Amino acid sequence: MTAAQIARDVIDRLESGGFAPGQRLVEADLCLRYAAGRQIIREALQHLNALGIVALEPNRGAHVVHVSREDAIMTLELTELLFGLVSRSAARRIAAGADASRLDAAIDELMQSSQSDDRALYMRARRHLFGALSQIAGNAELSRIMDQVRVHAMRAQFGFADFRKGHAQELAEIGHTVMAGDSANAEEQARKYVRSIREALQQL
Amino acid sequence: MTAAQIARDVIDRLESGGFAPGQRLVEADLCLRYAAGRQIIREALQHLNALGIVALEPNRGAHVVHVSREDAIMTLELTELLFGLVSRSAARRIAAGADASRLDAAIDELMQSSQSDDRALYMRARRHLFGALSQIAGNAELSRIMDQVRVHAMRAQFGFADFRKGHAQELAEIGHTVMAGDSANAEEQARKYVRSIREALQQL
DNA sequence: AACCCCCGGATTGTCGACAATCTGTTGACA
DNA sequence: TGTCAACAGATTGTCGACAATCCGGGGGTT
Repeated sequence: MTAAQIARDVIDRLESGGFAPGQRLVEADLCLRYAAGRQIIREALQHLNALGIVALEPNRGAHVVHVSREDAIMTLELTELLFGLVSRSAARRIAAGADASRLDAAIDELMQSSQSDDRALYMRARRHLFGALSQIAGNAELSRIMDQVRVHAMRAQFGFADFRKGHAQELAEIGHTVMAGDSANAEEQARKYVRSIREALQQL
Repeated sequence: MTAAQIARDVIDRLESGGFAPGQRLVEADLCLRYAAGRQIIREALQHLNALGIVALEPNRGAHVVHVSREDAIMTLELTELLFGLVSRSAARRIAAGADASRLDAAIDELMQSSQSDDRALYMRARRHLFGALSQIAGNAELSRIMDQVRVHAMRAQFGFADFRKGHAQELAEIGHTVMAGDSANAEEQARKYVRSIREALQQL
């Protein structure tokens, strides 16, 4: 197993509650769990540290960082901006003739997975949708940032009740607006989508 | 020397032209340059990879990624949004009573260093100013993202003629608006500042 | 000359061992 | 009983060595 795969798995476990905030991540334990050498584990931990998911104190080891509600709200504020920008850029690109097939496929995948009970499947479909949007938007830097922020946004939402069916529908609609090349509406819909999540979180 | 310090130094060299885009970064060479073990060097390279500054191909080593003009322009688009958000948030926080002393000090440092001929000094002062703004804005996630994007924004501007004196003045004014707690104007000034750089770049 | 196989040098990837550091506990002492 | 220092166990940090992989060149064949 490579360091990137391990980091990915840790993130998945965070999103599904397998690792708790504040939990210590001891290298030796992870070595056993993933049957990997310490080198690989350290690499993965440093990657997670760069993503801001894990804190790495010298000689003290790694632990999952805690996300306060204020953090969550501000992360969603940031997500609103970025998701809006990505959607607008992608729509503009498509209007200019960019290939939309990957986005189309991602929308299908999302709608199908939202019917299933497999949460991991849905999460992956979601990732693919955002990935397709980022890719179409055509800026590597923006994609990179979006990837990072999305993980934090997922953590910010963690614990919410079932946000699946309705949100899948809403996301699909955003995808369709992007495919239609309507950049202004795509941005507004994307921002509204994130905003509604943030406001729900604020009223808790 | 720690991995973080080495990564910092590599970034500085990029900003001052010491490392060229596309240049290979061979571990053994860096070991000699920084008198460090390979472990440390690899750590630094992975950190730079996470920042999107160097590409890391398996078994092929690391090289400095190339920044196309389109990339630079879209990075500055992103920077405009983020710098605006940071400035607005910081101003709001200060209006609500947050401590502004660090920002005040950073503005002084910037103005002083802009008189000097030491480019590295000016760059550090700039970093401190943005750091102070991020810190006052009060969201760790946003700070993290800003740190990353700022490095890319610097690279995007690289090669520009002397952008120091006028820009230092403009940055200081933004800082003062933030300290006055005027969030709307702070955001607009910050965005305008980045926008003017982007537009100058577009007309090349 | 064009093509392909194979090899040597250079470089990266991984492992095991040891040193450095931290944490909690024990026991002496006021 | 409360405090402090030393110790033991656990954990992280670093080094050196070796294995795996890639790249360019040499020689043979068609």
